[in-house]
Amino acid sequence: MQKQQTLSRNQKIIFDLIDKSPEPMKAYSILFNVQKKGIKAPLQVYRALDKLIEIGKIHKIESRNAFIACQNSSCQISKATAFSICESCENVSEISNSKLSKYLSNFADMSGMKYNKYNLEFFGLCKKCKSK
Amino acid sequence: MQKQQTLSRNQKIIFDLIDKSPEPMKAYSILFNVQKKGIKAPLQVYRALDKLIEIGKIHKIESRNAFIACQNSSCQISKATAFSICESCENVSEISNSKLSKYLSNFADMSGMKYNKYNLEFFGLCKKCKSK
DNA sequence: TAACGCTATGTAATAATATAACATTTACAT
DNA sequence: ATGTAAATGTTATATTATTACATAGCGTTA
Repeated sequence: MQKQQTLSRNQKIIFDLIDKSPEPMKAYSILFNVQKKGIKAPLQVYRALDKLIEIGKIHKIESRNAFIACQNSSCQISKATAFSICESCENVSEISNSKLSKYLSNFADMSGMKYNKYNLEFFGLCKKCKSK
Repeated sequence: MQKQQTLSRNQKIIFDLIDKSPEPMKAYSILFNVQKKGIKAPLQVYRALDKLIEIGKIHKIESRNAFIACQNSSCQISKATAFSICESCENVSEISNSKLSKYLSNFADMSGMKYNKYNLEFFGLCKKCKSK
Protein backbone atom coordinates (compact mmCIF):
# COMPACT_ATOMS: atom_id res chain seq x y z
CA MET A 1 0.00 0.00 0.00
CA GLN A 2 1.32 3.37 -0.84
CA LYS A 3 1.73 6.19 1.60
CA GLN A 4 -1.05 8.74 1.51
CA GLN A 5 0.26 12.03 0.33
CA THR A 6 -1.18 15.50 0.39
CA LEU A 7 -1.03 17.15 -2.96
CA SER A 8 0.00 20.75 -3.29
CA ARG A 9 -2.20 23.26 -5.04
CA ASN A 10 -0.74 22.82 -8.52
CA GLN A 11 -0.41 19.09 -8.13
CA LYS A 12 -4.07 18.82 -7.16
CA ILE A 13 -5.30 20.97 -10.03
CA ILE A 14 -3.35 18.93 -12.51
CA PHE A 15 -4.16 15.57 -11.02
CA ASP A 16 -7.87 16.35 -10.98
CA LEU A 17 -7.76 17.28 -14.62
CA ILE A 18 -5.95 14.12 -15.66
CA ASP A 19 -8.12 11.99 -13.42
CA LYS A 20 -11.29 13.28 -15.04
CA SER A 21 -10.00 12.85 -18.57
CA PRO A 22 -11.25 9.77 -20.38
CA GLU A 23 -7.98 9.59 -22.27
CA PRO A 24 -4.30 10.25 -21.64
CA MET A 25 -3.47 13.93 -21.67
CA LYS A 26 -0.52 15.67 -23.25
CA ALA A 27 1.50 18.14 -21.22
CA TYR A 28 0.61 21.15 -23.31
CA SER A 29 -3.03 20.24 -23.40
CA ILE A 30 -2.89 20.12 -19.62
CA LEU A 31 -1.20 23.50 -19.62
CA PHE A 32 -3.89 24.97 -21.82
CA ASN A 33 -6.60 23.58 -19.58
CA VAL A 34 -5.18 24.93 -16.34
CA GLN A 35 -4.22 28.38 -17.47
CA LYS A 36 -7.45 29.82 -16.17
CA LYS A 37 -6.45 28.47 -12.75
CA GLY A 38 -3.21 30.42 -12.81
CA ILE A 39 -0.77 27.80 -14.01
CA LYS A 40 0.90 29.61 -16.83
CA ALA A 41 4.18 27.93 -17.68
CA PRO A 42 5.20 24.51 -18.99
CA LEU A 43 7.59 24.02 -16.12
CA GLN A 44 4.82 24.31 -13.59
CA VAL A 45 3.03 21.50 -15.37
CA TYR A 46 6.10 19.31 -15.73
CA ARG A 47 7.02 19.74 -12.09
CA ALA A 48 3.60 18.63 -10.98
CA LEU A 49 3.67 15.73 -13.41
CA ASP A 50 7.04 14.58 -12.13
CA LYS A 51 5.82 14.60 -8.57
CA LEU A 52 2.56 12.85 -9.42
CA ILE A 53 4.49 10.15 -11.24
CA GLU A 54 6.89 9.79 -8.33
CA ILE A 55 4.10 9.17 -5.86
CA GLY A 56 2.25 6.88 -8.25
CA LYS A 57 -0.88 8.95 -8.88
CA ILE A 58 -0.29 9.09 -12.61
CA HIS A 59 1.75 7.28 -15.22
CA LYS A 60 3.43 8.41 -18.38
CA ILE A 61 2.58 6.55 -21.56
CA GLU A 62 6.05 6.72 -23.05
CA SER A 63 5.14 5.89 -26.61
CA ARG A 64 2.60 8.69 -26.63
CA ASN A 65 4.18 11.33 -24.40
CA ALA A 66 0.93 11.44 -22.51
CA PHE A 67 -0.19 11.09 -18.94
CA ILE A 68 -2.93 9.00 -17.39
CA ALA A 69 -4.24 8.64 -13.85
CA CYS A 70 -3.34 5.40 -12.13
CA GLN A 71 -6.26 3.05 -12.46
CA ASN A 72 -4.76 0.42 -10.29
CA SER A 73 -4.91 0.88 -6.56
CA SER A 74 -2.39 -1.85 -5.95
CA CYS A 75 0.24 -0.61 -8.36
CA GLN A 76 3.66 -0.41 -6.80
CA ILE A 77 4.12 3.33 -7.10
CA SER A 78 4.81 3.43 -10.80
CA LYS A 79 7.42 0.74 -10.56
CA ALA A 80 5.48 -1.85 -12.48
CA THR A 81 3.25 -0.57 -15.20
CA ALA A 82 1.51 -2.18 -18.15
CA PHE A 83 -0.84 -0.62 -20.64
CA SER A 84 -2.91 -1.66 -23.60
CA ILE A 85 -3.07 0.85 -26.41
CA CYS A 86 -5.42 0.81 -29.37
CA GLU A 87 -3.50 1.94 -32.43
CA SER A 88 -6.67 3.09 -34.12
CA CYS A 89 -8.66 5.08 -31.54
CA GLU A 90 -5.69 5.60 -29.21
CA ASN A 91 -7.67 4.39 -26.24
CA VAL A 92 -5.31 3.46 -23.42
CA SER A 93 -5.99 1.42 -20.36
CA GLU A 94 -3.86 0.20 -17.56
CA ILE A 95 -3.52 -3.54 -17.28
CA SER A 96 -4.02 -4.92 -13.84
CA ASN A 97 -3.03 -8.55 -13.95
CA SER A 98 -1.31 -10.05 -10.97
CA LYS A 99 0.15 -12.97 -12.89
CA LEU A 100 1.71 -10.63 -15.39
CA SER A 101 3.09 -8.29 -12.77
CA LYS A 102 4.40 -11.18 -10.72
CA TYR A 103 6.03 -12.68 -13.79
CA LEU A 104 7.70 -9.42 -14.77
CA SER A 105 8.67 -8.33 -11.30
CA ASN A 106 10.50 -11.59 -10.85
CA PHE A 107 12.00 -11.63 -14.29
CA ALA A 108 15.73 -12.07 -14.38
CA ASP A 109 17.92 -12.69 -17.36
CA MET A 110 21.50 -13.66 -17.80
CA SER A 111 22.85 -10.14 -17.45
CA GLY A 112 22.80 -10.39 -13.69
CA MET A 113 20.95 -7.14 -13.60
CA LYS A 114 18.37 -6.66 -10.90
CA TYR A 115 15.39 -4.75 -12.15
CA ASN A 116 13.51 -2.44 -9.84
CA LYS A 117 11.08 -1.11 -12.36
CA TYR A 118 9.49 -1.87 -15.69
CA ASN A 119 7.08 -0.43 -18.18
CA LEU A 120 5.21 -2.50 -20.72
CA GLU A 121 3.05 -1.21 -23.55
CA PHE A 122 0.90 -3.52 -25.65
CA PHE A 123 -0.45 -2.35 -28.99
CA GLY A 124 -3.36 -3.63 -31.00
CA LEU A 125 -6.93 -2.91 -31.95
CA CYS A 126 -9.58 -2.59 -29.32
CA LYS A 127 -12.88 -4.45 -29.66
CA LYS A 128 -14.68 -1.50 -31.21
CA CYS A 129 -12.00 -0.74 -33.76
CA LYS A 130 -11.53 -4.41 -34.64
CA SER A 131 -15.18 -4.77 -35.63
CA LYS A 132 -15.14 -1.74 -37.90
CA MET B 1 12.78 -14.75 -40.77
CA GLN B 2 12.49 -11.25 -42.00
CA LYS B 3 12.64 -10.28 -45.63
CA GLN B 4 16.01 -9.01 -46.74
CA GLN B 5 15.75 -5.41 -47.70
CA THR B 6 18.05 -3.12 -49.60
CA LEU B 7 18.66 0.08 -47.75
CA SER B 8 18.68 3.36 -49.57
CA ARG B 9 21.63 5.71 -49.34
CA ASN B 10 20.42 7.71 -46.36
CA GLN B 11 19.05 4.66 -44.62
CA LYS B 12 22.39 2.91 -44.95
CA ILE B 13 24.40 5.86 -43.69
CA ILE B 14 22.18 6.20 -40.66
CA PHE B 15 21.92 2.50 -39.94
CA ASP B 16 25.69 2.08 -40.10
CA LEU B 17 26.15 4.89 -37.63
CA ILE B 18 23.65 3.49 -35.16
CA ASP B 19 24.94 -0.02 -35.60
CA LYS B 20 28.48 1.05 -34.74
CA SER B 21 27.42 3.04 -31.71
CA PRO B 22 27.93 1.31 -28.37
CA GLU B 23 24.94 3.13 -26.99
CA PRO B 24 21.52 4.28 -28.18
CA MET B 25 21.75 7.40 -30.31
CA LYS B 26 19.50 10.45 -30.23
CA ALA B 27 18.09 11.79 -33.46
CA TYR B 28 19.92 15.08 -33.36
CA SER B 29 23.18 13.43 -32.44
CA ILE B 30 22.70 11.23 -35.50
CA LEU B 31 22.01 14.34 -37.55
CA PHE B 32 25.16 16.00 -36.33
CA ASN B 33 27.20 12.91 -37.18
CA VAL B 34 25.94 12.53 -40.73
CA GLN B 35 26.04 16.13 -41.80
CA LYS B 36 29.42 15.63 -43.41
CA LYS B 37 27.79 12.95 -45.55
CA GLY B 38 25.23 15.38 -46.88
CA ILE B 39 22.28 14.66 -44.63
CA LYS B 40 21.42 18.13 -43.45
CA ALA B 41 17.90 18.18 -42.10
CA PRO B 42 16.10 16.51 -39.19
CA LEU B 43 13.44 15.18 -41.49
CA GLN B 44 15.95 13.22 -43.49
CA VAL B 45 17.04 11.53 -40.29
CA TYR B 46 13.53 10.88 -39.03
CA ARG B 47 12.46 9.42 -42.36
CA ALA B 48 15.33 7.00 -42.36
CA LEU B 49 14.68 6.11 -38.72
CA ASP B 50 11.01 5.42 -39.44
CA LYS B 51 11.90 3.11 -42.25
CA LEU B 52 14.61 1.31 -40.31
CA ILE B 53 12.19 0.75 -37.47
CA GLU B 54 9.54 -0.51 -39.85
CA ILE B 55 11.84 -3.14 -41.30
CA GLY B 56 13.18 -4.09 -37.90
CA LYS B 57 16.79 -2.96 -38.26
CA ILE B 58 16.59 -0.60 -35.32
CA HIS B 59 14.36 -0.01 -32.32
CA LYS B 60 13.34 3.11 -30.51
CA ILE B 61 13.92 3.22 -26.76
CA GLU B 62 10.76 5.10 -25.93
CA SER B 63 11.72 6.21 -22.46
CA ARG B 64 14.92 7.73 -23.80
CA ASN B 65 13.94 8.98 -27.25
CA ALA B 66 16.90 7.13 -28.58
CA PHE B 67 17.58 4.53 -31.24
CA ILE B 68 19.51 1.29 -31.11
CA ALA B 69 20.36 -1.34 -33.71
CA CYS B 70 18.46 -4.59 -33.39
CA GLN B 71 20.67 -7.04 -31.54
CA ASN B 72 18.35 -9.92 -31.99
CA SER B 73 18.29 -11.70 -35.29
CA SER B 74 15.09 -13.48 -34.46
CA CYS B 75 13.11 -10.45 -33.40
CA GLN B 76 9.76 -10.25 -35.10
CA ILE B 77 10.37 -7.04 -36.98
CA SER B 78 10.03 -4.69 -34.05
CA LYS B 79 6.78 -6.25 -32.96
CA ALA B 80 8.11 -7.70 -29.75
CA THR B 81 10.82 -5.76 -28.05
CA ALA B 82 12.31 -5.83 -24.58
CA PHE B 83 15.17 -3.83 -23.20
CA SER B 84 17.15 -3.53 -20.01
CA ILE B 85 18.21 -0.04 -19.10
CA CYS B 86 20.71 0.96 -16.44
CA GLU B 87 19.44 4.06 -14.72
CA SER B 88 22.92 5.07 -13.71
CA CYS B 89 25.15 4.64 -16.77
CA GLU B 90 22.25 4.54 -19.25
CA ASN B 91 23.58 1.39 -20.84
CA VAL B 92 20.81 -0.28 -22.83
CA SER B 93 20.65 -3.79 -24.13
CA GLU B 94 18.04 -5.74 -25.96
CA ILE B 95 16.70 -8.73 -24.10
CA SER B 96 16.51 -11.88 -26.11
CA ASN B 97 14.60 -14.40 -24.07
CA SER B 98 12.29 -16.79 -25.83
CA LYS B 99 10.28 -17.60 -22.71
CA LEU B 100 9.61 -13.94 -22.12
CA SER B 101 8.69 -13.21 -25.71
CA LYS B 102 6.47 -16.27 -25.87
CA TYR B 103 4.77 -15.28 -22.64
CA LEU B 104 4.15 -11.73 -23.79
CA SER B 105 3.21 -12.57 -27.37
CA ASN B 106 0.54 -14.88 -26.05
CA PHE B 107 -0.62 -12.58 -23.32
CA ALA B 108 -4.31 -11.87 -23.33
CA ASP B 109 -6.32 -10.08 -20.72
CA MET B 110 -10.00 -9.65 -20.11
CA SER B 111 -10.39 -6.74 -22.49
CA GLY B 112 -10.71 -9.06 -25.44
CA MET B 113 -8.07 -7.05 -27.16
CA LYS B 114 -5.70 -8.88 -29.47
CA TYR B 115 -2.21 -7.49 -29.26
CA ASN B 116 0.01 -7.49 -32.29
CA LYS B 117 2.93 -5.67 -30.75
CA TYR B 118 4.51 -4.83 -27.44
CA ASN B 119 7.43 -2.94 -26.01
CA LEU B 120 8.89 -3.64 -22.58
CA GLU B 121 11.54 -1.63 -20.80
CA PHE B 122 13.17 -2.82 -17.59
CA PHE B 123 15.07 -0.40 -15.39
CA GLY B 124 17.68 -1.06 -12.78
CA LEU B 125 21.37 -0.90 -12.10
CA CYS B 126 23.79 -2.87 -14.23
CA LYS B 127 26.48 -4.99 -12.62
CA LYS B 128 29.13 -2.29 -12.85
CA CYS B 129 26.99 0.44 -11.41
CA LYS B 130 25.61 -1.79 -8.68
CA SER B 131 29.08 -2.51 -7.35
CA LYS B 132 30.06 1.14 -7.14
C1' DT C 1 9.43 4.82 -74.82
C1' DA C 2 6.17 7.08 -72.26
C1' DA C 3 3.20 7.19 -68.61
C1' DC C 4 2.36 5.65 -64.03
C1' DG C 5 3.02 4.54 -59.25
C1' DC C 6 5.89 4.11 -55.56
C1' DT C 7 9.80 5.17 -52.74
C1' DA C 8 13.17 8.18 -51.53
C1' DT C 9 15.28 12.75 -51.31
C1' DG C 10 15.88 17.89 -50.49
C1' DT C 11 14.65 22.14 -48.12
C1' DA C 12 12.45 25.55 -45.22
C1' DA C 13 9.57 26.45 -41.72
C1' DT C 14 7.35 25.38 -37.60
C1' DA C 15 5.10 22.49 -34.05
C1' DA C 16 5.41 19.85 -29.92
C1' DT C 17 7.84 18.30 -25.94
C1' DA C 18 10.92 19.27 -22.16
C1' DT C 19 14.56 21.54 -19.27
C1' DA C 20 17.95 25.24 -17.32
C1' DA C 21 18.61 28.96 -14.46
C1' DC C 22 17.32 31.97 -11.13
C1' DA C 23 14.30 34.30 -7.67
C1' DT C 24 10.82 33.79 -4.24
C1' DT C 25 7.41 31.69 -1.18
C1' DT C 26 5.23 28.20 1.74
C1' DA C 27 4.98 24.49 5.13
C1' DC C 28 6.44 22.90 9.03
C1' DA C 29 9.71 20.83 12.41
C1' DT C 30 12.80 22.34 15.76
C1' DA D 1 12.19 32.79 14.87
C1' DT D 2 14.98 30.02 12.38
C1' DG D 3 16.44 26.41 9.34
C1' DT D 4 15.28 23.52 5.77
C1' DA D 5 12.88 21.03 2.24
C1' DA D 6 9.29 21.38 -0.98
C1' DA D 7 6.76 24.06 -3.96
C1' DT D 8 5.99 28.05 -6.83
C1' DG D 9 6.73 31.79 -10.38
C1' DT D 10 8.99 33.51 -14.54
C1' DT D 11 11.86 33.93 -18.58
C1' DA D 12 14.40 31.88 -21.76
C1' DT D 13 15.99 28.09 -24.27
C1' DA D 14 16.95 23.26 -25.52
C1' DT D 15 15.36 19.09 -27.55
C1' DT D 16 12.42 16.21 -30.25
C1' DA D 17 9.43 15.74 -34.19
C1' DT D 18 6.27 17.02 -38.07
C1' DT D 19 3.95 19.81 -42.02
C1' DA D 20 4.13 21.31 -46.46
C1' DC D 21 5.86 21.46 -50.78
C1' DA D 22 9.05 20.41 -54.62
C1' DT D 23 12.00 17.11 -57.05
C1' DA D 24 14.40 12.83 -58.34
C1' DG D 25 15.07 7.73 -59.08
C1' DC D 26 13.41 3.32 -60.32
C1' DG D 27 10.82 -0.48 -61.79
C1' DT D 28 6.43 -1.91 -64.20
C1' DT D 29 3.54 -2.15 -67.87
C1' DA D 30 0.72 -0.06 -71.53
